[in-house]
Amino acid sequence: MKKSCQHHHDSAPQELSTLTSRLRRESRKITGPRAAILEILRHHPHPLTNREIFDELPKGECDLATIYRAMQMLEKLGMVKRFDFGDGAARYELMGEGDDGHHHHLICTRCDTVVEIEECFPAEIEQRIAAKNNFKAVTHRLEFFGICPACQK
Amino acid sequence: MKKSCQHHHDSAPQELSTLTSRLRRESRKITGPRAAILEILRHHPHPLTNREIFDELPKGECDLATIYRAMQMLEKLGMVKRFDFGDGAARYELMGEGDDGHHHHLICTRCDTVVEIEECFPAEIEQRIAAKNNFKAVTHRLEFFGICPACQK
DNA sequence: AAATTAGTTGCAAATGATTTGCAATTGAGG
DNA sequence: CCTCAATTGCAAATCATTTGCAACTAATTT
Ligand SMILES: [Mn+2]
Ligand SMILES: [Mn+2]
Ligand SMILES: [Zn+2]
Ligand SMILES: [Zn+2]
Repeated sequence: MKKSCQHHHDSAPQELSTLTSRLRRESRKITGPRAAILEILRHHPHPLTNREIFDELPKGECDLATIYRAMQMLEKLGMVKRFDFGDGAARYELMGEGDDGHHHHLICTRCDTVVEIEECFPAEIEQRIAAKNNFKAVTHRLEFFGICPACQK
Repeated sequence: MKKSCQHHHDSAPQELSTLTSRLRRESRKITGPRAAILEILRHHPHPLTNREIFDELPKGECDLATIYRAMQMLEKLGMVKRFDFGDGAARYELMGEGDDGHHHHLICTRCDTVVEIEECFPAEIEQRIAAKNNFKAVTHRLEFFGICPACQK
């Protein structure tokens, strides 16, 4: 049987020590900027752009380029998941160790409110699509858009 | 009963005259660049980036900025649908008159081959997501990624 | 057919996100 | 405390996309 989805946002944030030890394990240094970035990610339940992370940081704490490099590295190590909401900016969300981070969002097109979504595209249909076209290792990128309760008034 | 999906790629391309009359109807001029762009779109079954359109055009036929402006206009008029494959570039596909153009793609992550997909995210699940979160006018953006037959070898 | 004019275009410069070169700095093991 | 590979800040480079503007032209009006 398949283990049910375990999205990080359902549980308490990972310890910072858990994250840093993962970095050390990969012979990455624990630097001020990195610790600060991880702290911000730890406390945010939704994907953040590099600029949003930058703006959360005390000014002068870290260069924007450093954030870009850090997020690239964290993504490569599988510690963050990259999302794309269709505006020009990449967004990142921390993901748990075993978790592959695959999940989706519901975004308000008026105010940009983000809701984490449990549902996923049905695996049977995806398998049918893969088989029909002889594709292997098929996955998907999926986000929902609509008007949130507050913006309906 | 619901009318089955009628994606333009299932049928013959629209006549150029159909497209130009639509432009005229909206008091837009039929210019050389626009006719050339529409011709290219008409003959391509998959979404194209502005640069791809530009490269298809005989050199000097039209400025890249003109293509950007044309695609923006065509999107506003509902004549093309914009897609996002997650790389930094917008892609456009011609859509039929009544059609809202909503559909999805399966993209090879090795060679960028694109397959048009008939399947869509199940409406019942989407409605449940909308209701659960009190969102209105919920829609989605969905693309599949995998390894195409040719790239599996 | 010439005049009129709103809509278009090319070109260059501006934006915005992201990347990169490089010299100076520093974390972590020994 | 030493050593050195990893990291950082800063500035410049890339890339996609947008925009200001003066010159141009399709389509409508004389
Ligand atoms: Mn999320
Ligand atoms: Mn398509
Ligand atoms: Zn999914
Ligand atoms: Zn769909």
